[in-house]
Amino acid sequence: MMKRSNLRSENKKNSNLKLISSAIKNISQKGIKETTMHDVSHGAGLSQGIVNFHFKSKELLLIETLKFISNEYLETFQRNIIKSGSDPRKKIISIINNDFSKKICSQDKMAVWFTFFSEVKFKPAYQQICKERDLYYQNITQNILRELIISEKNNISEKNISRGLQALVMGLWLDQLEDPDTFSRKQAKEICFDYLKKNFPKQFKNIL
Amino acid sequence: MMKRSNLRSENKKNSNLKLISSAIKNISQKGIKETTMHDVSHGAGLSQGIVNFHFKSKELLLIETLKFISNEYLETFQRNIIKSGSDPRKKIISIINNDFSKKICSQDKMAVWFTFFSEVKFKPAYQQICKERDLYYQNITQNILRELIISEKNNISEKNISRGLQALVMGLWLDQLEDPDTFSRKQAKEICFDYLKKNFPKQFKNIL
DNA sequence: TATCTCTTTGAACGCCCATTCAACCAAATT
DNA sequence: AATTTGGTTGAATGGGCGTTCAAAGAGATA
Repeated sequence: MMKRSNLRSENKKNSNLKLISSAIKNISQKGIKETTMHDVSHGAGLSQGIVNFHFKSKELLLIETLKFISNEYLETFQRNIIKSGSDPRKKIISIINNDFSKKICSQDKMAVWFTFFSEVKFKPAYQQICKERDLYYQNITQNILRELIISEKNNISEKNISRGLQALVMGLWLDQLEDPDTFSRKQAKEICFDYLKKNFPKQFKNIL
Repeated sequence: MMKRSNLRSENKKNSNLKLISSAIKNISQKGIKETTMHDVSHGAGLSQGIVNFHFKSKELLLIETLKFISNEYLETFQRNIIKSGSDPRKKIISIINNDFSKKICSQDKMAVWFTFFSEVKFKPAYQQICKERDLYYQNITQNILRELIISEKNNISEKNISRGLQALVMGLWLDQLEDPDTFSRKQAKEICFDYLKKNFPKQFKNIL
């Protein structure tokens, strides 16, 4: 009973993963609607009907794909915060470093994110996934910023600054999409760090 | 010769406008791919084949639609700057007020913008239109910020701050889409004004 | 009024693509 | 080895949608 069928369930997981990866690649190159089931299955080295077998429908494949990149994001997000200890300054810096890391802030990933964002308004399933990720980010970030506000002894609005920072990050992500030639991850980080420096001058004077 | 056919050319313009308006409405409710030619023509009170007559193809209709909202944006943008005189502080404030005005920052318009943004990567025509608008915005904004930097006598990077401000605006626009319930245009403006205050404390101390 | 030109109509066409499914194969179980 | 279970294949199906076009309608022109 312990040892559930082995080779098979692994192969199944492999196939699922290959299909999702293929979906990501295709979506980043063509968008959702131009990506056909054939594209996805053949990109994964499998054949036509397989996506429907594993995911029931195209729509459900897309939802799993969004969940996948969302989880991927949250995992590195969490891992980086834990690694950076208890100093709120280091924590917030690690969040920004993560948001503009090569893995997270790649052109492909950004293309996929914004493809889903653009459908959030009419697809409740997408909205829920995106909102959950956002809430998580907001909670963590807001707590860190609260600590910083207290230490700094200034009276900034906690909500405004956390919302502002998140908007800044998203806006810079969009830049990467719209204008990949002049965008640089280094500059994006600088801009975010400047934002922190201006709001918490005492605490970041000697650290950034 | 002067008086070119009258009723006809006006009706034609009317039809064009009705079709583009219908396209905007439909796209904001369903996205590009779920918006059919039938939806657009019937939304305009006309019949099936008419879009192809006026715009040749669906793709060309979409391009004209994007041009339309882009021009609409730029017109109010320019008008507001002119109205606000020569004080760079007033100019930049008017830009932000415009960006978060009811007309520009409506849920519908935002949905349309982001639908197009998400396809920018694979549609050169969209990219060009978006980039032109961006460049215009950037040029104007950067000049205003340069003036402010000089008056303030601080050594901020002109490029970073203008890119940052634009990203902030876009990020807040996206917020309006993803999270319409908690988004407020008032808060969005506050966040942008805070950004200015922190970067130009002397000049905005008594004005915001 | 008669003719010409431009616009509109909506049925018909054909392509594309998600989905289905019978047949097949390979792994697990007995 | 025989049987059951689960995964894979790829041809066939059917619906949806962009586009076409002949015919009709409405303005302009004479």
